[in-house]
Amino acid sequence: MDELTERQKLILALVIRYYIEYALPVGSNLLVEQFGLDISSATVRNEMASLAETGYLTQPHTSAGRVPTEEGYRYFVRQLMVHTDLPDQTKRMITHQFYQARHDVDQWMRLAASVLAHYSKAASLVTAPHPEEARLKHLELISTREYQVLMVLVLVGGDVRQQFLALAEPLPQERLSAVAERINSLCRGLGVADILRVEAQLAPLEKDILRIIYAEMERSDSMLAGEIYHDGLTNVLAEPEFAESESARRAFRVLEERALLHDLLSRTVMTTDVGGVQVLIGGDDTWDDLRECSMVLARYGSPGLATGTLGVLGPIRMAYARSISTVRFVADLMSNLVLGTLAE
Amino acid sequence: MDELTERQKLILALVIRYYIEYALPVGSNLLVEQFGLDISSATVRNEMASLAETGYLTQPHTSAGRVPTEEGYRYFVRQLMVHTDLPDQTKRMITHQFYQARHDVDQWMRLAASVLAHYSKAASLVTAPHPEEARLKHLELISTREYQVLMVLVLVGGDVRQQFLALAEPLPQERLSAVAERINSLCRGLGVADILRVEAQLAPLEKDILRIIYAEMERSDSMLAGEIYHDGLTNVLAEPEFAESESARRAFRVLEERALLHDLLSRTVMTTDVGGVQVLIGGDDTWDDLRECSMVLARYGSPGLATGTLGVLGPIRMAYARSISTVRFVADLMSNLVLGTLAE
DNA sequence: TTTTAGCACTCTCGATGAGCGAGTGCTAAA
DNA sequence: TTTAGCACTCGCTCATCGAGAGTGCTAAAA
Repeated sequence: MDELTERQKLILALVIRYYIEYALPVGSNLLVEQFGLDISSATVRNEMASLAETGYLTQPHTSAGRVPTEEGYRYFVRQLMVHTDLPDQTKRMITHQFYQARHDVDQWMRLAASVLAHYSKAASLVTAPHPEEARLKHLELISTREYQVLMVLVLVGGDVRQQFLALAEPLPQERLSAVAERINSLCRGLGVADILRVEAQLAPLEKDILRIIYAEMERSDSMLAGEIYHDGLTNVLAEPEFAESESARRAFRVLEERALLHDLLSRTVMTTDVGGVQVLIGGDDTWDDLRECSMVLARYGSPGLATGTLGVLGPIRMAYARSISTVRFVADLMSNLVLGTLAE
Repeated sequence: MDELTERQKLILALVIRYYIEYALPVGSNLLVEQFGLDISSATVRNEMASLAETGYLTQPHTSAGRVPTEEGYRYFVRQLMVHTDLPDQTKRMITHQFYQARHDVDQWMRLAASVLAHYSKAASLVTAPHPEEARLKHLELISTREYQVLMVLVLVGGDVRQQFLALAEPLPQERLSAVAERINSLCRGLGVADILRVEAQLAPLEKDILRIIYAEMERSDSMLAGEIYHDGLTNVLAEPEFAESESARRAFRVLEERALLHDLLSRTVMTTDVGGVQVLIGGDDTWDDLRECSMVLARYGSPGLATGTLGVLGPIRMAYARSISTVRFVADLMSNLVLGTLAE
């Protein structure tokens, strides 16, 4: 598998480093001068030819420099990349911001999206933390109008779902509270698979409510999460590969197609452990819409309690080291937040 | 004010109609042939020269056709445009979709954004319905973990806010429920201005909670709304004026700058009656970031109960008639939904 | 007085082609 | 095995040029 010599690895790494920064094909002379190598450009040329043979480099046309292939990037990310970490100063700053927003889930999400976009200089996406299996924690029924009720469903893990119900006949708040209390006492902690078992013990009205709860929980279960927060779209537009709008459109379609995004986030990321960072380069032959993009994704949260997904999306020529360190740091931070043990 | 002859109005309208469709400067010959006018191109040229003098048309360069100026568009929208309406068939379809989503506010918003984007072929934005003054309807305190409580605040108008609270000492659910019940009975229906008056009657713990509620309500009051839903960004990228990413970036910056957007939506739209549609062309000299864009905005909802804002954003060369009819229709629909489901 | 035909003029756009230069692959020497 | 040298390739930039669309002006026609 690892048939590259040390020198080839060095050259591949330098080519990618340069290309990531400048988006220009890199030639042998340039490389030698730029990085002060003490081998000649002819040697570099030979090595490059060999790397091209292996499939890690390619040239846009005969007399241009070399450009990394997708395989080249994959090798780079797997083997060559220097794993950096955000500077402590930066970490402290981000942590502080999150600390100030610690009470409001909505604010976390927005902050996470903003931080990811800013430090990775790419587009970011974040889904709200979400229990893997919906389990009922608490039900509240609040009369709003004669024939209408606001149902607030609190799930284990902090997910809250609201819905308006229409009534066949007006019911007083006391009656509603009694119904809620009854369902609460019977169903607390039950998951979507078990909740219908208590149906037999309930009165007709209570049964109706239970069915609605069940439907809502199932919906909550089958979707990865509700809203997907994002930020930094303009970062992507700034990249030269998206200079003409057509390629930019293809990239953005991914972000607008909620279904696709959910599919993507669940399929890819659910296979990764919390804490691990997943890198998806050029769609990895599975996601056609992502052929011109790369993503760096991570799951955060606490398995069994609630997890979410966050990550960044940029061109294949993405600053992987920076993106990965940012994604990892923010994912860890969010995990701590979800656990409620955010340390200053 | 209205110093244009009928023929000039006709020509201006035709130029704009053609330009909106094809994004190409329109010349005198083209106009005569395209629309089968029974005047000669020379006459059209004279009229065009006159319209250029008045400031409604301009030419990109000496020997190109004419292009509408911002003033031209404004005149068109004010005086010339044929006010159309969506086809009944389309209306029924949209109404039906909303009807199916009638229970879930989150789904309305997404649907509204999607419908607006689809029919106006531009980018859309929608804010959630939001009461003008926050008033407490119901408070719920739910113990989630030993030292942590989920506070659910239901405001009049259907706004729901959640927040996690950290406790100094663990409290049982019964105790929390009692606190919530006490605050509910004292504060139900009170607005942000009055709610602190009951403070004297409360125990220390209850006072703390009340202060948090107050802060949350005030925050809710000062912001126009939380999340801004949007859709159809790729529609904007498809327009030729945004073919190079630089102008697209400028347009999208508006959508990413939440502060700017809130400012924009509140300042512009709050001056408009519910039911009225506001057209903002080229930033109207106030919004520099919008210089290359136009927006069609409307408020929806019921004043005094809850209102929100929705609209579309596109190039100045926007299909105003279609956008306006779509925005108006969706705004009306959403108003009915808010009234239907949220009225006291 | 208004409209129109005619015409010279202007200016963009697209195609063509030359020259430049960065970069390559190959060969032969170190 | 590495390197210097060299011929060659090919995209990029720039200038040129003709075509075509559109204009403004003038003078005749309505």
